[in-house]
This record gives sequence, structure tokens and C-alpha cells, in this order.
Amino acid sequence: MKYDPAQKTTRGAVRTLKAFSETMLIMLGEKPFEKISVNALCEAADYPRATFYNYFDDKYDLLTYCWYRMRREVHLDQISGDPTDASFMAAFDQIYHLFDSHHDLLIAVVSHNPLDSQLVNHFIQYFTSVFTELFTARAKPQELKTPVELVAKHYSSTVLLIMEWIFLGQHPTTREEAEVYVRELLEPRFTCVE
Amino acid sequence: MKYDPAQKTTRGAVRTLKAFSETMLIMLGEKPFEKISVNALCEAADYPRATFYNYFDDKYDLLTYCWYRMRREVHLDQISGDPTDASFMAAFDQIYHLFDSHHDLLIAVVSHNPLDSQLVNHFIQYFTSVFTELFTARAKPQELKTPVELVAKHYSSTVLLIMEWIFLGQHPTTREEAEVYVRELLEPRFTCVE
DNA sequence: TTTACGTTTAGACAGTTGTAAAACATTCAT
DNA sequence: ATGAATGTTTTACAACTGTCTAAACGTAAA
Repeated sequence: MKYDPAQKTTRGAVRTLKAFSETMLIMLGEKPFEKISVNALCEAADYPRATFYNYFDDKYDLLTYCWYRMRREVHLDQISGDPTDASFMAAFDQIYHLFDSHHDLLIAVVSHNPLDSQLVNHFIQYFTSVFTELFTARAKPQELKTPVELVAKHYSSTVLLIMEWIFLGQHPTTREEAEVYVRELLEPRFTCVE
Repeated sequence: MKYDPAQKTTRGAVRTLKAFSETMLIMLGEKPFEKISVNALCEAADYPRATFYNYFDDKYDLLTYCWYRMRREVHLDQISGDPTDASFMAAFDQIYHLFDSHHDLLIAVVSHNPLDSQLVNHFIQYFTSVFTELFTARAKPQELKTPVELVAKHYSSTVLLIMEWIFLGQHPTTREEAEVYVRELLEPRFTCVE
């Protein structure tokens, strides 16, 4: 992101950032992302174009900030403690809750932006990278030949795949069912025992 | 794709499509995708802009055609026979070979387009969807609770993840090692036996 | 050769993008 | 309050995008 939220961020800046990101989310529920011009966005947010470019490199940069705000609502960081299976499922549950709490927004957005659109892609990729970091931080000491980073990416992309299936692909699924999916996909042993 | 390659495609059309896609691949080895304008592309390919829009909706549509041509070089379709593990690994090997045979091109492209760029994303997504179809077609009758489509997506995204790691992430890996990775990620049982 | 057809091209259009310089506000310590 | 520093807005600009129309072109049948 062009604008680093870890910086000081004056009160005015916060207001501006918030205005742009909320306007973007509203417009995403109304039309496809490609049809949203920076012009129209500034019009709707009632800020001059130059201000937009003050804070963001481009449309995509604003998107990143939108996802950043969404992600921030849930405190995922606290999980990275011990690497037991229980803690993994705890992380998974928090992720499920994060998406579930934005259910309506996601439905609205997907109705104008297909699953293979740039927008959905950008969304998935953002959260994949967030979770990859998370999983890398709490990686088990490995008995595998596969590199740790690759395993972490595999975990996070699988979790995101399930979230995409449930919340963007419109396949209503309870948290318990979702937990079964993630176990089946990431630990086939689970199914042998049952 | 705007231009359906299953159509009649006259000799002239083939030449034009080829010229545009080859020019694009060359330019991707020289600069980031965002910096390649349709103008410059037509300049380099020596075709008028109107001709470009005759064949493609936009830059991204041309990209899709580039990946289509690449994909077409290898005959992946013949695999979808019986759903044994051996046939899965056969498919995996063909995919490995496909990427390996374009090793130099991929290196050049990645040197100007980071792994999280729109370009690489588009590339990964194209092949993921191709492989998802492939794996859906040859899916095992399931004993899992997880929906077949989701499992197929999981297979293909995992395979692509490994390909990305090896060929785009610059982690030289032999085919044999790659096979170990895919077994470890998709069938943890494998590591228990060893 | 002429006619007719579809495709390719040139040129122009309104709208968008990202940047840069200068004018304008705010904040805050002195 | 004054002035310096910082951030915001205005305005202007060159380049690009996607679409459209009409003219030019090639080719194949009459």
C-alpha cells in the first residue's frame, strides 16, 4: 500500500481513507470493478481526484486498503502460539467467522463480479498472503521433504479455497461442515480413521 | 476469449493471432505487463490498433490466448482415462514437462513481473482452471464429505502452487522431487509409510 | 472483367489515467 | 499572532483506451 497505516495518520487522513474505502465497497455492490473509474469514485466520495492519488497508487491500491480494514477487524495475530492441531482449527474458525461476518457484503460484491474476475482474485490473493504469513509463523518443525514455505502456502490457499467455495461460490455451509472439509483436504488420515 | 480458436480461422487470421501473441511474450520478457500499452504492442507487432481490437477485447484477452497456445502444445486431454494414482502422476508429469519446456520464457517474464503481479496471477488462474476441468473429468468416486468440485480445485491449485514454486519462484527442482512434494501435500499417508 | 462480400485499416471521438506545478489551508512551535 | 512545515486541492497535461464510421483491400463467383 502507498499509504502505510502503521504511520502516524492524522485524524483527517483517517477520515479520508475511510471515506474512499467505504465508497468503494458500496460501489462494488452496485457494479463490476472494471466499470468503477477513479473519477466516479471521487465523485461519489466527494473528494477531488488528486486527493485520491495522494493516498493510493491506483484502484487496486485502494482495494488492498479495503481488505486491510476488513482483516483488521479480527485479531488473527494472537493465534501464532503453539503449533498443535487445536490451534490450527482455532485459526480456521476465526477465519470462518471473519468471512461470515461480512456475508452480505460478499454476496453483493459477487453478484456484480464473477468468481474469476480481477476483483475476486485480488481479494483471494490478499487473504492468502495474510494467512501464509500466519501459518509460516506457526509452522510445525517438519518431517517432510517439502519446504516449509510451500507447505504454509498450501495450507492458506486451501483454507481460502474453502472460504471462496462457501462464501463467494454461494454454497451455504456450517462451520462444522467447513471443518470437516479442511480436515479431509489437508489430512486424509482423518478420513481413514473415521 | 473473443476469438474462438475452434472456429474456422483462415490462414490470415492464424498469422495475425500468432504475431500478436508472440510479440506479447517477447515484450513480457522486456518490461512489466502494466507498462505494455496496446499502442506499443501494435507498434511492435506492426499491425494497426483496429486489428488488435478485431481479435481481442483487451490486453488480458490476448494474454488468455497466449496461455491457450502454450497449453495446446502438450496433449493433456488423453489422460482422463482411469482414475488410478498412476494416471494422476502421469498427468502431473506432463504438467511438469509443459512448464519445464518453457523454462527460459518463464524466467524472463518473472524478472519483470513479480509473483504477486496481475500477470502471474492471470497465468496461474488460467492453468488452474484448465487443470480443474481435467481433474473433475477424472475424479474418483468419492468416500469424502467434501464436494467433488472442491476436491478437484484443491488438486489443481496445489499442483499449480508447486509449479509456481519451482518455475516462477526460482527453486530448481527435479521432476522426482516435485513428485514427492505433490504426494506429501495431497496424500500425507505417503510420508507415514516412508 | 466486373460484381459482391467480408475483412482490414485509418482516422476521429469521448472518456480515463497518472503526474506535476502551483495555489491554497491547517497545524503548531515560537 | 507569525511564520514554517505540512498536507490538500486546483488545474493542466500527455498518453492511453475502447468504440465507431467510412474508406480501402482482397478474393472468389458470375
